[in-house]
Parts: sequence; structure tokens; C-alpha cells
Amino acid sequence: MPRRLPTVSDVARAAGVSRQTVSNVLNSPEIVREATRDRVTAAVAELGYRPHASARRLRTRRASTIAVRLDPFAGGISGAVLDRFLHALTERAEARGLTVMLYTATDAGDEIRQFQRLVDGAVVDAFVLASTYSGDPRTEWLIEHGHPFVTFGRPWGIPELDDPQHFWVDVDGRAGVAEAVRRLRASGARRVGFLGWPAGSGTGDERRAGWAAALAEAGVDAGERALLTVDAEESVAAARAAAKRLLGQASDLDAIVAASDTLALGALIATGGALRVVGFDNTPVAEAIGFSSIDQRVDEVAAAALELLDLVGRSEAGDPRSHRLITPDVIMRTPGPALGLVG
Amino acid sequence: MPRRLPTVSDVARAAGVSRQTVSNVLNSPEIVREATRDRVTAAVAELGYRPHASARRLRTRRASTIAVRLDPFAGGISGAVLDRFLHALTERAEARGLTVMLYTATDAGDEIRQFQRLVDGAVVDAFVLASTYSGDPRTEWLIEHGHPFVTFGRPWGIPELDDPQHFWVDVDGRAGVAEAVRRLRASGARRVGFLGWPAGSGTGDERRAGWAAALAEAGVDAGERALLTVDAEESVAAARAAAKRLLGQASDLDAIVAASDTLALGALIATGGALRVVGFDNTPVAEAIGFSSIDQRVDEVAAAALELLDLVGRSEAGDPRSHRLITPDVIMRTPGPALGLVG
DNA sequence: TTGCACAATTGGATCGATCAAATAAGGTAA
DNA sequence: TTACCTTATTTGATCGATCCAATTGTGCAA
Repeated sequence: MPRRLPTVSDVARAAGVSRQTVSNVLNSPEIVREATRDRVTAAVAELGYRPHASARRLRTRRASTIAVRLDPFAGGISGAVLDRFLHALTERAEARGLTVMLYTATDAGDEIRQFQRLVDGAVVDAFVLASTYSGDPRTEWLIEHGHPFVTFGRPWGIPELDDPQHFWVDVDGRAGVAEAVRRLRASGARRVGFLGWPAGSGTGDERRAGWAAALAEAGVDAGERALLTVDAEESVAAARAAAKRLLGQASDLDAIVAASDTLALGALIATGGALRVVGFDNTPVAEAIGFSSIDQRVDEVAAAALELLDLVGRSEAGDPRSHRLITPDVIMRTPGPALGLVG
Repeated sequence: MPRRLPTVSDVARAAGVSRQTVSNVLNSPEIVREATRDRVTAAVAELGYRPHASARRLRTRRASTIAVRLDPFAGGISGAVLDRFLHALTERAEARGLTVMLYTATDAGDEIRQFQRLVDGAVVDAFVLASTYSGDPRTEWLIEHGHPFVTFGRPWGIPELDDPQHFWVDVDGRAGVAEAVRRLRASGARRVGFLGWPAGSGTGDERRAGWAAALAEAGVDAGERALLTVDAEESVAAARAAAKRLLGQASDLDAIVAASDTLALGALIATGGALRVVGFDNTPVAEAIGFSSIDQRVDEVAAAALELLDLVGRSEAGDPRSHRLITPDVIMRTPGPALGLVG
């Protein structure tokens, strides 16, 4: 029933040329004379020929496939970010003739075992890692064994930040939050608070720094700023409690910027929708409820990640092209027919 | 730098047998004498040999890869369900030696073009579709061309429901909602309303039917039931408005079951957290805010989908094994320290 | 011991493409 | 015209595994 698929030989016969010429038309058309090329192209179209992916991979020793780990927990409300990133990555990869495949792992050791499986089986020739930490054994293993990879997220440990072997793309949370604060102030909010995660997470610290910088820029000194920020773990309940504390120590607040949509939701509930709240990640929840949020622009991140993969190996020590910072978008939403959340 | 990977020939030489014997040990160990098998296994381990995936695929004409489409919109709050499904599928597929790859498409026509690309390139040998509708051109194309596939979701059009060529897995929304209603009643809620989608969507109608059945079972007649249910489009704002209407026509309500977490969130806001609300999909939002929800058990769905893929083609007309209904889980949450949502 | 069935193992061909090197065709200068 | 250099195209080998048919080994009955 499933008719035999046409091969290069079939096309060659139909076009009256050799296999290799067909191959050339497909892979380096410029070296084939135009007349010949047209004949081959026509035959390809007529037979509906498509190269057999596995045969090509076997011969070229390139899998043209990148592997992405799918996280088990998917990270609560913000899990949607990775999801969108994955979508963008798949789309961009297709355009470049690459395939995205998935794998799962329970921990770093397990993940390294997966690397081995995928690399030894020549299933994959590059990896995209979605989050890394200082001294991450995974990136160390990949570098040591010379396998190309890019991470979405900076390696926050100091030494690796400029490691020319470690290619990464990240979103400039600092710039995004600073911009959000500026916009809030421009639209009349005088006192803008920050609801962040406990100090120590690279990402969270950057976001707070962005807020602090924007306030400093507007003449708010450090002492005053200290009263305008509180911490909470990543949960709605914790955020709500923290936001209440914040309202206590700074009663004349006009707006709150939060380090995540989860925290923002907590703040929104705590303030009863009376304050303007800006979250981070622009998750479906922000959209559904209608509060402002900072969008990571995963599409740009995905594009940059693939561009970096092209450079892997070709890059020299200290090459700035091995890193890329994407500036996020601030999505302002005017909370429609007052939601009437009251906490 | 990257040492040449060992091949079957290397293993054969090391074990003092022929290539084919090595291949046999790997693919049909039972036909190899134990002593030989042990020798080969040892050599495999020592050399760290792994079969070259592309070479094997080329020869066996099997890709051992299933393709899943990653949706562009990811469906708001409930997008997380597909995400979790994808994770479960990847995990189960790995266990079966299968690879999951992704593709994207803008519409059905584009998706069919993708099918063609993936099939003709022998990249993939089965598809998993995440949602289908009556007369879906995609499933028609796949059936016509004889390519194996499974859908997550029933084809709601009547004719295909029992089409033995169409393999599907779905979640029994009716049973899930009915169970939720029973549990609410068992824990003291006398009057339980339903906030659903406008009639016409197969999934939505089933969920409402589950609610109606459970009430009928408890002696609530159709006339009374009619007052206990309203419709809303899938948005928090619409749900909030609808829930207010519902409260108007049935003031003594004790609880509301909703067709989705989005609707549930709207109901929760409208009722100020005074009523018990049960959503559907058990999304991160339900977890974060702490309301009850019905979990689709995507892990079971994924497992069933892969089992069905094994059967594709081998199944006879009317074989009940070509369909599978999974009963969802009702996750009851007692809304912790009162969230204090007031609408 | 010989013969025979059956299990275990082997060698060669093959999957569909590209690589590497050889050949053919086209042009220009001597 | 001949020698020589490009440019265009072809031929044979190869990637790493499995298929297939043929061969060798083993056990048991005659």
C-alpha cells in the first residue's frame, strides 16, 4: 500500500543525470549548470522526492537534530514560558532544517546519561538547556566532551559567565523591570514597590536591581528604597502575606512590580486590585486576569539560541558573540472592568 | 577530538564473533547461545557501544520516532495540560525506545504538508494529535495514506466515533464531573451548580452531562437543574459575569463545578470565595490559588496512547481496543487561609 | 559410525544518501 | 591544432546496521 518512496537514483534516472548530480542540486546548487539544475528540479518535483533523513545522517554524520529537556514539574504558573520557548524554538528550527527532539531526566546525573545515549547513538548533535546553575555538572560534561550546546539562562556562577565555551542566551530582567518602573512613573505612579524572591537567586537579584536602578535614577535614595521592597517565596499565599507587610511599611504605595506572575497575583489579591501590579513572564494567568507583565520574548531567545549554535566551536576566547542578552517587553494592561479582588 | 564511536564490527572483533551475532544479541537475544551472548554483552559494555540510530533506521525502515504538534497558542491557562501530556508521553516513549519529536503548523493544511515532509523523509512513523474535530482533514489524510496515529481526544462527529481505523484516547469528563458532584454532596453541599461552555462542544457537553447525571441520581429533576446551570465563553471575565447570573437565579447555591479552571477562577472571584468551586484540568493556577479541580491524568493518557500505537493496523473492524477512556481524578482542595477574593 | 534435523553462526548484499577522486566537456592561449 | 586549465558530471566506495541465504556445529536416532 505505501508505495516505495523515490530515491536519488529514481530522480537521476528521470532527469537523465547521475545520482551525484542530483545530490549536488540539493546540497550545492551553485556548482551545477543551470539547465541541468532545472531538469533535476523538475524531476524532483514530479516524483515528489524527499531525501531520506536517516540515510543522509548516516553518511554526513550530522543528525541535524537538537535535543531539549522537558522539565518534569514545568514550574507552576510560569511553566508556560518554557512551553512558549519550546514552540518558538521548534518553529525556528524547522526553518533551518533542524529537528527538535525531547528527552526527560530526573536529575543531573540522569541527564548526563541521556546526553551519552543521544550522542553515542548519533541521534542529536546539539543540546539546548533551559536553566543552569553555577558549577552545573551538565555543562561541564558537555564542554569536556566537546558537544555543542546553548543554555537559556546565564550560568550565574562568576567564573563561567565569560567562558567562551559556554554559549548562552538570557533575558535582561534588570532592564525589563527598570523599564516597567519608568513606565509606571511616567503614567503617574509616584511610589513603586518591589515584591521579589529572597536574595540569592541570580535571576531574582537582577530583577530587583533593575527596580532599584530605576528608582535611584528618579532620585529615590537607598534608605527609602529599603522600605519599598519585600521578599516572598514563589507562591500566591506567601506573596499575599508579603504584600500586606509591604503595604504596612509603605502605606502610600501606588504600584508594585513583582519578580513573577505568581507573586504579582498574590500582590493583586492582597491589595484588592487597588494598586497597579506588574508581574513577570506574561503568563496566561496575567492575560486571563488582565494585569500587566513583563514578557520574555521567547521568540527572540529561540532565534538567538539557534544562531549561537551555529557559532559553537568557531568562536575565539572572549568572543562576545558567545552570549546574548534579550531585552524583554513590558506589556501594560489596564485592568478592565474592575475585577474586584479584595484581600 | 571526539573519538570514533565503536561499531558492531568493533564489538564483533572484540568478542570474537561475527557482526550479525552482535546484532542478534541486541535484537533477538533468545536465538543466541548463552555463552556467546555473555561474551558479546561484555564486549558491548567494555567498548561502550551503542547502535547508530540512523544506520539502524535506514536498514530497518523504521524511524522509531513519533511526532507531536506543539500548538501555537497553547490554550491559555489550560495549555499546561498539553504540556504535562507531552512530558508524560516523552517519558513513556523513552522507556519503549521511542523518540518524540516536535513540529509546528499554522493550520490543518499546513499540518498535512508537515505530515508529508516527515513521512517522506522517513523521519517519523507515527503521529500523536492532540485535538481533533468532526471531519478533521488531518485524520482523514492520515487514514487514507495509511500512516499510524493516535489522537488525544475523541473525534466528536458521530461517524468516526467507532471507526476502527481511528485510534483515540480520551478522558471521561462525564464521569469526572459526576464524581466531583457526588463528592461535593457527600461533604455537605446540597445545591451544586454548573458553569459550562455554550452547548455544541463535545467535551463541554459531556462535562455538563456528568453534572446532570449526578444530580438526577440524587433526585433533582430537570426543571430544577435548568436553574442551576449557565454558560460562559472560556475567559475569566465572562465566567465571572455568568457566575453572577447563576447566583441570581439560584441564591441558595453551595458549590459550583466548572468546565475549566478558567471558568472556575471566574466563579471563584464572583462568589468571593464563599462557595466551593471545582474546576477542570488541575492547572498550576488551581494549585497556586488552592481551589479543587479535576485532573486529566495525562500520564495514563500517554501510556494508553503508546499502547494503542502498537495496535494500529493489527486491529480488526469494531475492535474495542482501538479506543480508550481514562477516568480522571477529582482533586479536592480546602481553600487554605481564606483567599478573600470578593467580587 | 553415518545421516539428518535443527540450532547457532557467518559472509555478502543492501538500505539511500554523500564523499572523494576520476573523467568528460568547454574555453583559452600558445 | 595541441596543450592546458576550468567547470560540469560521473563512478565507485562508504557510513553502520540488518536482511537473507548459506554454512557450520550439535544432538540424537538409526
